[in-house]
Amino acid sequence: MLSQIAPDEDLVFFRPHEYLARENEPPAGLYQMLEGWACRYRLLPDGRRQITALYLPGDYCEPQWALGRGPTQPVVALTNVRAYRSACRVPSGGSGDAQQGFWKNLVDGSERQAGWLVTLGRRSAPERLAHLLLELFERMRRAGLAYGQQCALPLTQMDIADLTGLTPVHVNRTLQTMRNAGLVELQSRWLRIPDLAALREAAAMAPQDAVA
Amino acid sequence: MLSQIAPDEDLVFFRPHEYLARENEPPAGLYQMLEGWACRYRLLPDGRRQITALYLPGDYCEPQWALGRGPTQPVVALTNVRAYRSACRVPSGGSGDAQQGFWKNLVDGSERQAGWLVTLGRRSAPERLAHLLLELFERMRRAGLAYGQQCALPLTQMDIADLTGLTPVHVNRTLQTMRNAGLVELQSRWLRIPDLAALREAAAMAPQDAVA
DNA sequence: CGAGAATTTGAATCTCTTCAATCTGCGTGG
DNA sequence: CCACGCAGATTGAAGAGATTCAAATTCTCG
Repeated sequence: MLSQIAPDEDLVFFRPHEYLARENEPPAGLYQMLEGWACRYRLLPDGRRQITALYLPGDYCEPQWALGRGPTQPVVALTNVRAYRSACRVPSGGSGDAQQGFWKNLVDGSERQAGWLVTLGRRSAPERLAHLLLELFERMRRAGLAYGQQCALPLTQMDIADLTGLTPVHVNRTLQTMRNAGLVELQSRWLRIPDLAALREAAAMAPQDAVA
Repeated sequence: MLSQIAPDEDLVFFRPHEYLARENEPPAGLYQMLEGWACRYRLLPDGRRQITALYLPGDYCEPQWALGRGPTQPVVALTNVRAYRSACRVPSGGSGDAQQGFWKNLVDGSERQAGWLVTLGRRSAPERLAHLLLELFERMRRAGLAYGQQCALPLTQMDIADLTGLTPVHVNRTLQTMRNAGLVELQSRWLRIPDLAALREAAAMAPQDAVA
């Protein structure tokens, strides 16, 4: 039997519901998402779930693991995921681009999280959904995965509920209202935003809100 | 007239409502809070406010400014504040303790923020208040500013509302219920927690929830 | 085609908000 | 020393937004 040496970096795959990391276990590595979506979440004792981060293609998962602490919340794949795994430390050497991207990703994540505090604390259900869809579209666009005003959106309404702090039922009803108002088209994992400006208006964006 | 050279580091003071930093302006420096409380917040177009971070004695404000980007949300003093100002870069040299503390502070802030997403997204009003008070007590305790089960808590009910995503009126009523249940004593800027375990129970803590 | 997952619908209920008024503590000036 | 003013805290009543529970419908995929 050949003894395996775990390589310092490689390509890895996950299926939906597979864990990229579990809480309080040392992560297998730092992942850079190449394809697919994943999320980090926390469960309350009675089963309520809140998703606290979403990982889209291009994102690092999780930069802060490189800063000396392991995951405190589980990370699970939402779709099929293809990722590039590297050792759990700040990227060094190279052109410096990797390093740059690493820090940028870290700070971006923190800013995005701060933006979510505003959404969860102060926005109504329609505003939350508008804001979420805008953020996802913008992130997909930056990743080069948007086509015109459309992009993939492989979340169930239950996932959306756990992101926005609402119930699945209320997400469903609110989405219908927004559809009827012509604000969004969302069906079979595909999002189309007919009028960006209108949706931004509906999201109660602060002027300084960069969306993502 | 003597031309002044801004020193690389010094001691600074702020009065309540004074800004430590404004959005999109380069920060005057990196602050280490020595005394008093400050907060970061965002305003929605119609005036709704959400506080997104609280700075207590010992905290860095804001580590990520050293990572190359300025503040995207204003930071304002809630009380009289005494702080140590240093240049906006990652602490270098020295014993390495400063550096260690810097990274720890950065990661702590991010984890705490993730914890708040859960609170704002999934906890009820009493749970939010219980969780907030526990976090504040614990942070004050670690800063050496708790006395037995008590500590200072210089927030108005309106501040608490903007932290927890509730209305001041509802904060008031919920706090009364909790007082009557013997869960907390909170008056004239002073907090006492008669029974830590009971309050933790009321906060719907996840087992892995470190509180702060 | 069948089965499980995801979405949709309805009705009742509850939590939290809104608006308005009152009360309290406290520093200031007369 | 007390009246005034103001911010913060408290109370009440009515209403809106979101949840809950249960059932029905539609989708997706093997």
